[in-house]
Amino acid sequence: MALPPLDRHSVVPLYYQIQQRLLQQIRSGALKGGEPVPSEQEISAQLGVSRMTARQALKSLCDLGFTYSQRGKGTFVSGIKLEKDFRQVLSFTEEMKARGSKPRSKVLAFEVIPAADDVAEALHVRTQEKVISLQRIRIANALPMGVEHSYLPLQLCPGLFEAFDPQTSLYRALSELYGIRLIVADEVVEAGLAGAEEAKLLKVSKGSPVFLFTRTSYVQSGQPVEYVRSVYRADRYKIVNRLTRLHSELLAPVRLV
Amino acid sequence: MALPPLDRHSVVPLYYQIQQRLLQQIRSGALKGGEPVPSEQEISAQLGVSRMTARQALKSLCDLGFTYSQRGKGTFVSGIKLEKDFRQVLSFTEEMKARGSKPRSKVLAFEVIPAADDVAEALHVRTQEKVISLQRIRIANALPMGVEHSYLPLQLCPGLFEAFDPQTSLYRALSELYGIRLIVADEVVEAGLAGAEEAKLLKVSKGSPVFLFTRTSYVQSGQPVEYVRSVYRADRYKIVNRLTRLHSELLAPVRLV
DNA sequence: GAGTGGTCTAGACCACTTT
DNA sequence: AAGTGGTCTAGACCACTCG
Repeated sequence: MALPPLDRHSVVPLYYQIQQRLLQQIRSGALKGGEPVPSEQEISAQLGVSRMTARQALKSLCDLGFTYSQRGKGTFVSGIKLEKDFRQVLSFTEEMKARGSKPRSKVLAFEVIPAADDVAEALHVRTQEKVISLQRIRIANALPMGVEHSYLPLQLCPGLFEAFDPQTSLYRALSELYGIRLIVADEVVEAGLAGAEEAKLLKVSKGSPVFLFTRTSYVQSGQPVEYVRSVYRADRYKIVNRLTRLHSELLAPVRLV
Repeated sequence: MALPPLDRHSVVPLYYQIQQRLLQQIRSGALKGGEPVPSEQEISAQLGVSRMTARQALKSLCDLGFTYSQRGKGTFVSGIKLEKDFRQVLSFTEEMKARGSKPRSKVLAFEVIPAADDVAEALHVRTQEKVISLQRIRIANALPMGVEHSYLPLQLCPGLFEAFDPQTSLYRALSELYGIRLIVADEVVEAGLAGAEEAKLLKVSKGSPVFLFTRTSYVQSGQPVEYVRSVYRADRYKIVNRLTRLHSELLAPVRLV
């Protein structure tokens, strides 16, 4: 398992170069599920890095879920597929492109309004504080998928109301104009039946099954940036989740077993 | 921010002792969202550990989402709540207990059968290979919540059919009898309407909104262990998710910004 | 310039698994 | 006994932020 030499003058960290090489071998199928990846000692010796650096590369692969380690035995490629389209914190635009669909939006309303109680609570602002309100029909491949109603604190993105074209990706605008990157979101999903108004907008018959989403998205610091309530057609939209067992308390280094 | 001394003779790693102390301060509110946690140098000096050990403690807190680091500035407590009941890889029993409900099951069928095509594909076994089939009505606080149909490869848990009381927690049995720990699951969620048979079992009227789950659970190595199809009442069951932005490719050490 | 986190080294001892 | 990952040390240089 000879690895190509490292670029020691690159700004790219050594551990990251190593991680990428291993990742490529996993993705290409050269390393298959269940097979061992090179040990820390092997990497250290073959690439001429310290063992801690080799370890950091392997650790990062484990953290990403590509491999798993067993003390005394080695580090092995996980058989779990990772390149799938699980739901992440993605804008509708990103999500649809990832699924190979052509996203479009029809703007129903775009305005600055005072926050109602539920919006204020979700966004951690005072009631009546000004928020941007954006209602859009979400369309994929010319078919209506859902109706979204987003709220953002005006304070966090002053000028957005003037600068943003509501036909385009909100997430992109937040990133490019303000450096705001949403990295975590909490959502509640309910299943229900389309009401008269929703049915009309979504072009389904009243009483059709729909998903109801209530989502709040946060930046790294925990500051909420976007609160969204949406209704999606259940016949055109499925939820694909990857669930993990949380370490929570169990993050203790596992002795025994 | 004086920290109590470490137990250097404990089997518990130093970095973990440090992490737990900091975690306690975060949980207790002594360290609030946005506030800096002690720097690597401070921890190193005050507790008499090497900087790498202090760093490992802080890194683990970041990995768990309790803090975030900014180069040149420090490490700060994340304002994102973490103790919530997001969906994880949990058994119905665990999930309901976490929500404060009293779980119960009514077994509809428990048998060993040959795998149909979809089951075989999900569990990575050959078609017609023997699998354990378990159908249960899931009940919380004496109210029917959903109907589950689980399949497990008989090969992975020989004797389970004889040893397991299907009224109890399947996950607990897998863990205790075979050391099998499910740590990741992929699921597809759909929204639909209850059919005649489901309506009867769930005690709702036909056409009521329901969730349809299709889930496959895996152990660390990627070996699938359980394939479940289930129907849940949408009026009694909500989905609470935490979504994250996946590092995927972007796991590159962030320069610039 | 002082303080911070990010990377890296060259060792060390340990617990564990396998042969 | 040999090999593995897990922990730990005592340094080092760097890029970055802030006053």
